[in-house]
Amino acid sequence: MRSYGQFCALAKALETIGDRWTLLIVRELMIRGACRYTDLRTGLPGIATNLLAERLKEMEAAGLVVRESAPPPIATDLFRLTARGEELDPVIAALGLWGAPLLAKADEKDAFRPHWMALPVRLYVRDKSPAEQPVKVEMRVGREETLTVETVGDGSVRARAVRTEHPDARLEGPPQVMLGLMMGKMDLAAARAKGLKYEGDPRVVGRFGGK
Amino acid sequence: MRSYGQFCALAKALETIGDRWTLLIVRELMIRGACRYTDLRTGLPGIATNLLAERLKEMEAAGLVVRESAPPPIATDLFRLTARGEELDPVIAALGLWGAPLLAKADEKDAFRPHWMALPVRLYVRDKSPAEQPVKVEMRVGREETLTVETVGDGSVRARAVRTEHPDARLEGPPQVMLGLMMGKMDLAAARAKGLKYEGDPRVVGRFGGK
DNA sequence: CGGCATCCACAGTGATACTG
DNA sequence: CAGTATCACTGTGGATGCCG
Repeated sequence: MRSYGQFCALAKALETIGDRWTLLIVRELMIRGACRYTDLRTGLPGIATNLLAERLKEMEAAGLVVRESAPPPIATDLFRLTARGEELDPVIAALGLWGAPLLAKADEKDAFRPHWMALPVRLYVRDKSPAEQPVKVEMRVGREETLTVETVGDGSVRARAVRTEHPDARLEGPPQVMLGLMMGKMDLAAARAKGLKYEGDPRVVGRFGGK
Repeated sequence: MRSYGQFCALAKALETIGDRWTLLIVRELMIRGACRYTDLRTGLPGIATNLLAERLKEMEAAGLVVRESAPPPIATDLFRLTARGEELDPVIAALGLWGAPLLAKADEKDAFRPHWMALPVRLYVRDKSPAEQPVKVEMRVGREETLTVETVGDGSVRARAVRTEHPDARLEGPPQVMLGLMMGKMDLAAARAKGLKYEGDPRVVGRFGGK
């Protein structure tokens, strides 16, 4: 983007990540980890393909993203955030918190991708017993996508759109119900009444709560 | 700005504040408080006047800014952040922290306004004795502009481009020297050697330190 | 199919001029 | 002082084409 020509950290940051779509691409890479071009496209409904290609080049030049050839089984390149790109996490968090109230007026026709739930999970769900053994919960949303929520040890949680080998619990159901359960706004019985399927020790989900 | 059409808090936030110049206008209003149109223009070198007018209307419509007729002595309208606008503070802070390293590669010709120093002061300066009586320090930068730094009581500080009646100390000198002194990277003698003028009890500035 | 490049219509931006 | 008007220019989104 065109420079603001100002000696100001905020202005410099905006020159780097203020372009349309750029932070949403960062969101995708944070939630999904290394991604193929096509994965990014499906996670970013509405983006024009030429713009995605252009942004990825700009972000690579800015040191936010690296492009790497994937290991043998995969025939294509992957895009991944650099450490500098990962450092945008607090920016995304602050914007997500500020933007949450705006969802109330969202358009009916807005697109939704289940893995986007990773954002509210990280922002609003807390691990109430960080000292205990770490646990992993698999949330199944839609038919294919799974979200793995894991305790980190400092009371916060990490949510990513990946599969897990042996989760300590498995949830399936409407996104709002799963989020309500994890935030402790709903107990297991209430969640089941609203369509939740639960596998695993009930105490696992009881470990989580709202912030 | 055109909608992303995504049911995602981050996308909604970016639709509201992602436009070029918008967050820089918020920066100005945070640092300077209520502003006249012309004050905004001088604080935003490079902005086209039609864009400033357009952004202010959009921001008013979005509930970030209110326009109010000023009290008697002033003949013109003032623009001020709403509570919702003030809530962007963590967003600005996160972006400022992330963008700080980019200043190293700044262009020689970049514009600078002394009051922009309020951002690094708030991000990097800490009050080491929050339990004691609050203090106010006036920093004089350039010939006209003054920055008032005050302790808030929770260990953080507040910096605004306003004058104070009876500051507990008064600094004047090159911005980097004043910042270095406040962050404790430099003692008073060293700062004086680099062009700092200091009035007031030396213990006042000793109360501050880096984060 | 994945990963773009090209083309076009249009919306956003910036410099300047002008006005109450 | 506080904008509005104009106009050239640039960025964006949609469609489509190309190539391994």
